[in-house]
Parts: sequence; structure tokens; C-alpha cells
Amino acid sequence: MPNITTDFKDKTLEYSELLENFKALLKKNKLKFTIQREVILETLYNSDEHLTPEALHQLIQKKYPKLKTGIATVYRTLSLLEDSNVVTSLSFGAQGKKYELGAKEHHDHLICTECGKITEFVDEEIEKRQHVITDELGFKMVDHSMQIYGICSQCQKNKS
Amino acid sequence: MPNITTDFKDKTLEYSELLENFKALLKKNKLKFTIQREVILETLYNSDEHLTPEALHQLIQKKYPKLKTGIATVYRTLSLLEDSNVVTSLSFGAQGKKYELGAKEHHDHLICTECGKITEFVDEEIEKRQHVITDELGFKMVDHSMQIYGICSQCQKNKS
DNA sequence: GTCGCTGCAAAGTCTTTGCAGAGAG
DNA sequence: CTCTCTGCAAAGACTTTGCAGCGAC
Repeated sequence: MPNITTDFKDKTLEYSELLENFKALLKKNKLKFTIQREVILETLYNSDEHLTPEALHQLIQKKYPKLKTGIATVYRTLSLLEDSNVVTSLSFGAQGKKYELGAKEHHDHLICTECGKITEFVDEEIEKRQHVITDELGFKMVDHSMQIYGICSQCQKNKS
Repeated sequence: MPNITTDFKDKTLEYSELLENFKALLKKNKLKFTIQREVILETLYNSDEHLTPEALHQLIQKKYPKLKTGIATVYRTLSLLEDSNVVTSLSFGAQGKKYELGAKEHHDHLICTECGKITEFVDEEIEKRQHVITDELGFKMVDHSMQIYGICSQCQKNKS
């Protein structure tokens, strides 16, 4: 079976486009476009990682020390972005949540339990089966998330 | 396509067997078998739901008011059970975690965002695809979890 | 100017920990 | 008897909220 149905990662949206969308969203809801909100969006965009609020805050403080962005603002902005479906959050076993831009297309996650690296993927076959399952139960699917945990090839090498 | 690959829910292990396994596990690790630990295991077994530590604690207090079981003990026991793979935890978007007996066979979750009801299922096709995906990346799968969010048929009826 | 936004600190949740006494082995 | 477990309360980690001044529009 040729591998034509599984795609790994890619970034589809230009930052300028994302920013325009965000501005439009704010305007639509009579919210203000502030420098903090832009910085948070931009930092999320430029990070390939999935960030915790704390990590995001630290990145911003390092990059824009003058701004003295408060952690509360990071939380508030992330909530705003999540409600608007601009970002998506992932919940992990322990405590804490990580955020990523959700404007990219839907995807699932492969998580390395050794190094924490997250690889994204989409598999058509799985997406199809999900519909079969929910249809069968009369369940109306709104969203789904899938995480596969394991050890990435790099960490396997390091161990041996 | 006949539906022969998707199974919905079932309970496979007798409580007595589960209890014996638990006792053996404790003995192996030189841990003690206490009434609190038994009550927590039993309550988890008799609940078809996925319980939060708080909910589990309340159930226990209602059923065994004399025992005055502390919430700390519930947390401590759940950690113990999770480390021993007797229970599995599910993390949710907001805060909080829910626990279920994990001795049952592996399964995924369908979660109703209206009423919170959780339906379990296993789909062979999806399980297969997961292996295809991880093999392709040289990723060693240890575990996975999948949640489908949506509105169950009952809640759809109630709304209309 | 107006009204929403921000930083700060205080207050909330949920979870973990320290400790002295209770209880299993 | 010994050494782990437990309940309680205090401490922690993470997140949210109240408020006065700031800043976008």
C-alpha cells in the first residue's frame, strides 16, 4: 500500500494573512488591537513548538524586555485566541496545557515521552473511520484529538 | 462494509480478580493493603463513569461515611494506581483529570460536550493505521489516546 | 474623551507535601 | 514492634480576577 494518505506537517498561512484575520476578528468584536496581542500572536507563529503559557511568556520577555508583558495578559490572550479558534490547546497528563496556532489545518500529534518533541500528522484513513464510528452512534462530531505517545527515532538512538 | 471492526464497551475483569491483582502488586512492592485503598479500587470498579478525584472522594464519603477518607489519600492512591497501570487518566481541556480502570482492554473515547457522557470504543482500522504511521517515522509507540468530541444523539434530541 | 486593556498582586482551583498518630504485616 | 499509611492543614503549581491607570480608536 503506497503511503499517499498520511501527511506530516506543514505551515500554510503567511503571518501577514494571519495578522489581518486577527485584526478583523478583533474589530468584529469591538476589541482592541494592542501591542501585547500582536506580540503573542507573532511569537506563537514563529515558534514551531507547542508552548505552555509560561514558556510563551518567557519567550516574549526575552524578545521584548521593554514591554514587561504580564503573565495574566498571556493567559487572557490565549483564552481569547482559543475561543476564536485561532489557537488550539493540548492537555497533557500531568498539569499544564500547551498551545499551538490552530489556523493551520487540522492534525493529530505524535509525542515523544523522552524528549517531549511533538510531530504533527494527518491520516485520511483515520479521519474517515472517525466519521463511520460517529455516524453509527448518531453522534454529531464537532472535533477530535488524537495523541500517540512513544519514543522518537532520535531518542531510541541516544539510548542504545 | 459490515461493521465488524468497531466494538463498543464491555467489562471484562471480575472484581475479585482485580482485587487479587492489586494485592499482589502491593505485596510485590512492600506496600500495605489498607481499607482506603480497597474502597477506592472498589468504587472505581463499580462506577461506569470516568471519575474526577473529587467525584470519587464524594462517592466514597457517601458510601462509607465512617471512614472519613481524605482527599489526599484519594490523590495518592490514584497516583499509585496510575503508576501501576491499574487506572488510566484522561486530561480535559479545562482543568481536571478523570480516571477510569485501565485493566479493561484499550479503548478510545467519544465525549459529549453537552452532557459530558463518555462512550468507549475500539476500532481496529484506526489501531492499524497508527502502527503504519509510527513505523514510517521509526517512532516506537508506547501508548495512544484519542478523543472525539461532539453531541450525543440524546442531547441532539433534547435540543430540537 | 471613552471604554477596553494591561500589569500587578491578590484570590481561586486543583494537587501535593509534612507531620504526628493510627494501623497493617 | 516496625515502618507505611492516613487525615489534616499548610504549601505549591497553575490560572483567573479586581482594580487603577494606560492607551487604542
